[in-house]
Parts: sequence; C-alpha cells; structure tokens
Amino acid sequence: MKEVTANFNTKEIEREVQEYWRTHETYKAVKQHRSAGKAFFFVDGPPYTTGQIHLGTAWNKIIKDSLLRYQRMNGRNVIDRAGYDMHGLPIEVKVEQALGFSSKKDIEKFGIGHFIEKCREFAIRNKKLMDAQFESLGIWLDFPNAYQTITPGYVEAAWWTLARAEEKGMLERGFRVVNWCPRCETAIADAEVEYWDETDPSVFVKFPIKGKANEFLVIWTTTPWTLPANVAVAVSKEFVYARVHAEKNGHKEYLWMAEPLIKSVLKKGRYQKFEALETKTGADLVGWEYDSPLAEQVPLQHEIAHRVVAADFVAMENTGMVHIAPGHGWDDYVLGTKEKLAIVCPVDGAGKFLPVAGIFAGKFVRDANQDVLDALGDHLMATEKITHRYGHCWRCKTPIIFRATSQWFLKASEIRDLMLAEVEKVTWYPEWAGSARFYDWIKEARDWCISRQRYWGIPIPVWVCDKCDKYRVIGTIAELEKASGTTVPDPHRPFVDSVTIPCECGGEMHRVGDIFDVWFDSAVASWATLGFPAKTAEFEKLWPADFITEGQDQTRGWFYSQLGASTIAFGKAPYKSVCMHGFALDAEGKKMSKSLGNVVSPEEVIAKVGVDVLRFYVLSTSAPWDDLKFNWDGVATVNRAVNILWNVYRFPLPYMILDKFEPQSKDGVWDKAYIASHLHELPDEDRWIISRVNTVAGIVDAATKECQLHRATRELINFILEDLSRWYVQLVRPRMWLEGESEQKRFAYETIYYVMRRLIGLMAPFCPHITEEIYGNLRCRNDPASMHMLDWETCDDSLVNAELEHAMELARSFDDAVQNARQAGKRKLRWPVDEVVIVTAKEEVKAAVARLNAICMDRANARKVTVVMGRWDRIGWHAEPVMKALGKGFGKDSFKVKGLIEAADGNAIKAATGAGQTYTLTSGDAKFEIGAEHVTFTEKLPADIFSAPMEDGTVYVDVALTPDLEAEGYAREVIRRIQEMRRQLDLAVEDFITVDVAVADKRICDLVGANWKPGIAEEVRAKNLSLHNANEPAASAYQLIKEWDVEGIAMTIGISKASP
RNA sequence: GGGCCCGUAGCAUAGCUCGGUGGUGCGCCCGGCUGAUAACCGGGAGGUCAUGCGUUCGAAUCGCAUCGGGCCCA
Repeated sequence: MKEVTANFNTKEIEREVQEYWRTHETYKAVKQHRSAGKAFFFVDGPPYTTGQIHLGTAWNKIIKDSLLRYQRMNGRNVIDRAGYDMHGLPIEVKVEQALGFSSKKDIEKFGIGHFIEKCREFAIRNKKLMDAQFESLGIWLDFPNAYQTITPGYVEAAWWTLARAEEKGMLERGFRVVNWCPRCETAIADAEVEYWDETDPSVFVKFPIKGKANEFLVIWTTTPWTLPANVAVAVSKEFVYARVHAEKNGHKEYLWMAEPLIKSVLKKGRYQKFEALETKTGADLVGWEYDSPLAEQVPLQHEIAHRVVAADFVAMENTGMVHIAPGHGWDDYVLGTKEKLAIVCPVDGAGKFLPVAGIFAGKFVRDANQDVLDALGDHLMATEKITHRYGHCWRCKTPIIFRATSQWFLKASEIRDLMLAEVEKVTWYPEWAGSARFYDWIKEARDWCISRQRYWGIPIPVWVCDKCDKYRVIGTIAELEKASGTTVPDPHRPFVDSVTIPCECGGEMHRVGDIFDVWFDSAVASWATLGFPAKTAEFEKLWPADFITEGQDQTRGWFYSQLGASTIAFGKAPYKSVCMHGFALDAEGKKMSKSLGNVVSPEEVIAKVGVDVLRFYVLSTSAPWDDLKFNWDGVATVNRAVNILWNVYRFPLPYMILDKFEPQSKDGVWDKAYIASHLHELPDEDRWIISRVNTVAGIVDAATKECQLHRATRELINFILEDLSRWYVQLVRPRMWLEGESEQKRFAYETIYYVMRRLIGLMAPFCPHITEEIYGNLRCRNDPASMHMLDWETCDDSLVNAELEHAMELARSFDDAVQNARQAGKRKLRWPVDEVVIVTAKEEVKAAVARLNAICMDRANARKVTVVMGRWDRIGWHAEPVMKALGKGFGKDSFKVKGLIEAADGNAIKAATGAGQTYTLTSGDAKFEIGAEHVTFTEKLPADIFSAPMEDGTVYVDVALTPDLEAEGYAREVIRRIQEMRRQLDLAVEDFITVDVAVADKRICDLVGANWKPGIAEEVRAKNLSLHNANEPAASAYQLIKEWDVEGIAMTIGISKASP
C-alpha cells in the first residue's frame, strides 16, 4: 500500500489505468480467465461509421460495457465482439460532397470502382477514429476483431439470408410504388423518410365527364405534377354527391362533388351563384367515365380510359373526390392493382418527366407544378397554398416523390403473426418496450423494399437471365464462383456486376444492378458476427443472442430489421432479451443538434471530470429507458460523490502504512474470512458497516440483473455518502489515532479494508478505472492482477444484521437531533454537555440507545445519554389563555386574567384543572377562579434545555455549564488552536512540540490548568506545555506565535517543533 | 392524425405497480468540525406534484381530457 495524493486527478488516474491495461493486456487476460465459463452471447448494435461519437453513442456503449462487466464478474464467457455499420447512402453522400458531385451521372463518370474505393476508405478511417473514442471510455468490447459489414464474410451472410428468403417464397420482385429520392435516384425505405413542413399548391381541378357537355367531376390535389399520370377518380360509396348548377361571371356549368362540401368548394372557386340540382351516392357514380383535361398536351393520357372507382380511404374533406395516380402514391397503387387500373409513371429516376409526358418532358416534377396549372386552363377551378408535413430523404433532405418502379421486396407482412409471437417470447427491459411499443409497430409491418439503386452497399445477389427472365439467388461466394466459373475476390460493385452465369435456356444471367437497403446489413448481424454461414459451430452453440441493448429509435430500426430477417431465415427471434434505452437530450429536454448549438460531446465531459464520472453520471441520472437530460450540475454532483469515495479510501492509508498494516491473507491472497470469524468481537460500528455493505450488495445485484442501472448506481452513491463518509468514517476516526498496537485499531483496519474491497467490487462494472486504481493499491501480493478478474459478490446474509442497521439509523437520527438542539441552544459541539435525554414511547429506541450508548455519547459530546419512556419530569407546562372562554367568564377583567395566566405557574394550573378543580389567581384583592375551559397547555422547557425531534422520539439537550464542563470546553478550544498552528508549521502527525499558552483571564487559566494540562499536552503531542495567566505574549522565541480570541478570552499561543 | 414514454422546489430526481401528513441531492441562506482540511458534517428556507374534470372519506399515485417535451409512425 502506498499513500495517495489529496488532489484526486481522475484524468491522470484513468490514463495510468488504461496504460496498465494496455501493457498488461488485462482485457485479454480477463477474457481468458472467463473462457471456460457459460457463454453469454451479446451482439453489439453497430454504430454507423460517421467518425464522431456523441453523448448518446457514449451512453449506449457505457450501458453495454457495464452490463457485460457484470456478466463477466459473474463468471460468464461474454461474446463481446464490437460491430460497425459501414455501407450505405450516408457515406456515399459524404463522399459525393467531398468530391463535389451532385448526381449519379458524376459518380458514373468518375467510375463506380473509384467511388466505392473512396467510400471504403472513408468508412475504415472513421471506424478507426471511433475505436479510439470508445476505448477511451474504458469500453471493453472486442474492437480489434470488430465485425464490419463490408467484409466478404459479412456480405455472404446477407446473401445467404436472401437465398433463404427466396427458398421460402418470401422474396418478391415487384413493380410497386416506393418512396423515391430524386437526388440520390434511389428507392428509400419508409424508415428513411423524415417529415417536416413544406408549402405546396392546393388546387381544385375540373375533370370533364365523358359524353356530357359542360359537366365536371371536381377533385383536389397538392401535387399538380401527378395529374399527367391520373387514371381515375375515387369516391366513397357511402357519401352523397351532388350535381351543382354553378355560375361565375355569367358562365354557367354543372359540377359534381360531395354534397356537404359544396359551399366551401364553390367559395374557393369564387362562384357567385350555385344550386344543387340532384344527388347520388358514391356507389351510383362508380363506372362513370371522364376525360383528362391534359389529354391535348400529354400523349400518355390519350391511351387511358379514365373512370370513377370506389375506395374506402376517401374522406369527407376538400371535394370528397380523390385524384388517383397509381404510379405516384401508395394508396393509389393499391387501389390501382385492385381495380386493374393502368399503373403509369411518366417520371424518370431523377424526377424528370419522360417524353410520354408531352409538353412537360424533361421538366423536374416539383418545378412542373406551375406548368401543369397553366396547361389546365379553364379546368383549374381554384388554387391556393398549403403548408403540410411532407417526406424528405433522410440523407440529402430532398423532398421525396412516390414512384412506381421495379424493386425487390421481403414479404414481411406475411410473417407478421409469427413475428408477434416471437416478440412475446423475448424479455424486454422495460416490459412495455416490447409489449406495447414494439408490438404495435410490428402490427403495422409492411413489405420491406430491400433494393436500392446505389453503389456502396451489399450487392443484391440476384442474377437474371437476359433471355428467359428467370432469376437465381446466390447464397454464397463459393456458389457464385462455381456457377460463374470466375473467382470472386471482392463481392462488392462493380466487380460482381461483371460476373455472369450461364442460364439453362442458353441465355446469360446478369446481376440486377441494385444493392441492399443498408438496414439489411445490420439485420443479419447476430449470425454474421459468428462467421455464419461460412462457419457453423459457434452459431449452433450460441445463437440466438442472450442480450442486446439499443436506443428507442431502434424499435423501427435494428430491433425490427433483425427480427424480420431472422424470422424469415430461421423462423424465430434472434435475441432472448432486449434493453431499450432512451435518448440523450440537452438540459431543457431538447434534442441535441448542431443547429441548436446545444451539443455536449463526451470528450468535453471527460476533459472536465473524467471517464468514470461520466459513466457514473449517465448511469445514475436516469433510468436507462428514460431520456437523459444532460445537466452539468448533475455531473458535478456525481463528481463530488466520486471525490468523497477517493477521500474515504485515502483517509486510513497513512495510519495503515505507519502501522505496517497488512490485511489477513492466506498465501498472499486476501482472506475475507477474517471478518466473519471475528464478527462477534468487532465493535458495533464495524458490524454495522459490514452489514450495510452487504445489504447494498444485494440491492445492487438485484437491480443490475434487471437492467435497473440507475437504482444500482444510486444505491452505491448513497452508500458512499451516507453510510461511509457521513457516518462510519466519523465514528472510526478516533481508532485511527490510537498509539501503538491495539486490537481496536486492527479491527478498524480490517473492517475498512473489507468494506473498500467489497465496495470497489460492486462499483467495478460502472467505474472500471477508479476501482482498478484503488484495487491496485489495496490488493494483497497474490491477489489477481486486476479488479476485473474478481468474482461478483452479492449479499452475504450471515453478515447482515437488520436490527443493528435499524438501531444505527436511530442513532443517526439522534445525532442529527442533538446537533439541531445544540444549534438552538447555541452550544458548539466542541463544548461538552452534561446530559442528553431522549423521550420516546418506543422500546426500540430505548434498546438502540442502550446498545449504541458509547456512540451516542461520543457524537453528542455528552457526559450522559439517557432514555425516558413516556414523560420526562423536567418538562413543565406553560398555560395559555383561551380568550373566548375568558370573555364569557370574566367580562371586562379578561385582559387582566390573560396576563395573570401567562405569568402563572403552568404546572400548578395543570395539576389543579387536571384534577377537576379550579385554580385561584390573585391580583391585589381580586381573585379569579380558573377552570379547565380557560386554558390550554404547551410544553415548557427549563432554561438551558433545548429540544429537537428525532425518529420516534424527542431529544433534550441540557446546555448548562458547570466549571468542569467549562474547563473541558476551553481545553478543547486550546487544543484546536494548537492543532491549527501545527498544521501551519506543516508538522508531521508524529512530530512533538513545545507549547506556551498565555491566558488573559485568571479564572479561565486556573480552571483549565487545574485538570487539563496533561490532556492538552497529550492531544497535541507536546513535550513541554506551559500554561500561565498573562496579558502579554510569551517572551520566549517560538517558531510560531499567534494571538487568539477564544470566546472573548484573549490567548497567546507559541509553539515550536521539539527536538526528537 | 396515431402508438409509446416523460412532466414532482431554481436544477436534477424518489415516491406512482398496490391511494392514507411528498422524500433526497445540487444550488441558496445560517451554523458546526478542524489528525479526510482547497476536505468533511448539521440546520433552514424553498412545492398549485404540468392543467382541468372525474372516481374516492381521502389522489402525486387510479380514470378521462387538455397542454408541454421526447422517440416512432401516417
């Protein structure tokens, strides 16, 4: 053991500990140590390689690390491979920006191969940056061996999974409407669409009814550019529609729309007169034919037979008639398929109209809105603006469009029930994350469009014959090599694009151009990380995962994508338990974002308070599943608690070292059995703190098992502050100062040692650095080299004494009350008091005070601490007049009587009225008879007695001084000042001094001199002490002379270090 | 528009499952200790428990509605 500095420098300690771990390969050694244990298969949700971790990412990994360290200490062989998500559009967009590209044409010109190389470099560079950031957080995951979604083996896992989907008929090639980003020129998943407000046109358009002159259907839309793709108008069967005769500026026409909406629509169209002529239900309208108002300008529209159809999604708003373009809307598409409407999409991947769109050809769709309105001419009935929520591409923020294209789908909707059944088998923390949130999300599951028309991703392993259109899904690289007769060194684009497979029909199969949705990459992580399908042994042994934990945003993300892929491939959930955690927000509960300028980075926190404090803070400040409102005050509070831990640890070290203390050990290994075998000899405070640390261990263990990390860490912080620092250390201090060999001191050392070892064991999963540092200093010669190799210890019931814990709680409550009462009586703690009395009705309190009497006396600085059951006879009564009764009984003498009652002996009045008699008050000649109705009583304390409530009782402190008490009080004042001066001279604890004390007041001087000279000399380690009455400073030359004012008495004290 | 979570002193939170005088920490004010000392400890002030309605003898807690924040969805 060595002494440690008072300046608790977390950063320095953490740097040293991490350096120690590095040079001793501690992580590896710990893994080796647990390698024979039962496996605990954890799958790291792969962060996307953006290069910069934020507070939320740090929190995520801290939760993982804490729980995994807990599992390791419990003997589990933890599969802890880290992972990174390294493909996808976000990286492509970053690289495009770096290269100054604005469209896919730029990429194709640059060369797909070159572009992918840039993306790969970007991903790998960022992965390395993030490795370092995670490791600086003390995260013990296998980073050097992290799974990366870009490796051939990983790609193969995705291919294999798709092959299973095809086998089971879950893969579908479909011409369907998808969310489409016109800038990225790719389909994007529902999950990749972000919504915010956009302002768009809101227009009412007249469609001429076939064969009826001057008669129209009125529809409403916010996307005029979809009108060139209109094929139908939808109505609700139940709604009532009306034929309206409308007149505007002398022009008359007939309009059809939902009857309840006539007024609002015609007002918008600025019609001066209108009149409903007849009504029909929607069902009656079905089958009506109409012409497109754009037939002239758009050749495509000539081909289409437009008609009215019924749909259940039509709402009673706008006109009650909905424009249907099955190529540009999801509902439209579904309806179009059902009604066998033409599904037309005259828009290319870049969002520009094709030649079939006639006059609009080449125009970008959103720019074409005005052109369409112009082209509508008289058919445009009204136009205004509307601001509504609109979808955008998650990466480039471009407003999306809906576009019917040929895509690949996994039929997730067909396995919905199986997924729901699997979700119920998973253990969720908290329970509602699964039963409510995730469950509801899966109920809505739609087919999953997995194809993207991009470059940096896992190529979809589907080869299509250019002759017979038959397709084949390739499951492994070996299979591809065999089928194609080519070696495949890298399964990425563009290389795989050039690999062809001969078809049975004699034609040649080419790979489809698409890559996977990047969410599919991480979806296969639980088996890809085990090297499956190339290797199967580990998979068979370990899969599915024992545990995963991620943020609540992953409900729709990784929790779902994994479940979907796994249910398709294996028919079951890929994880057994899931902890869903919250989001890291700023102090106001707002999302941290660069634009708001409220971002706090983990580095910033670490720079101020260190890693362990950050870890302890994020774990203790909120429940994992609640959002974390980051707050610097909270960080400072946790920092203080950790600092107190450091002080508690540091405090006994100098004494232990001075006494060459070694804890009981066997063969150089700490033997904690000492505590159990000596328990009955230990003083109560030792037995109490031993009991407490075990009780706490039980709570921490139970909480951690249930992912209640906030409860575990709060319990620990509370133990450090309340039990250790504020109580045990205060009680045990005098025993540290005992000279020479002493059993009591030895007990204190062994107890402190035990408690510290147990405490750092409990804290190790959460604060791995400071616990390692303390352990490194405390450990015995042959103890394991690292704290993290020790086994987890929960509560040892044989060391718990609930009765003693409760008794001590009462003693603490007593202590608080005494301090409170002393404060009221203005008697400092340094001054002894004669007696403290506790009045209580509870036997428990009496027993506790009897058992812990020495502690109570010491804490109260009292000569006696006694318990009175029921009522203490020194408490008197004070009578208070009841004016209402006095007025009735004494009339105009009331006020006189009031004064008399207040001045009278309350005890006497109470005795008389309590016995049913009256009490006579006299004033001059007047006599007044006081009855029970005239007075109420309050307690009256004798002078010098002050009280304060404690748990189940009241504490009374007698602060009256006797010469004896006064002598000790002054003696203590003198001692304190000499000690203060010792410190000023920077003397060592064991140094001796010579002292001269000149006291200006003769009475005080004699009082103290009579009995206290030896006591003072001993306390301050004085070889010579002279105490004399004088008004002048002592003449002799002392190293330090100071004048003091002690409670109004002038004293001059000189001290010097004595020669040894 | 829908699902889930959250709202308790200046700040951060416990209590809510299962109704019975709202605790704690930080900060603030006052004090103590002085062999943990740039440390430690005690006391005090500070609350419409987001708002409203309801159930109940009694609601922070149960129900409904509204408002605000977060995540997700349409």
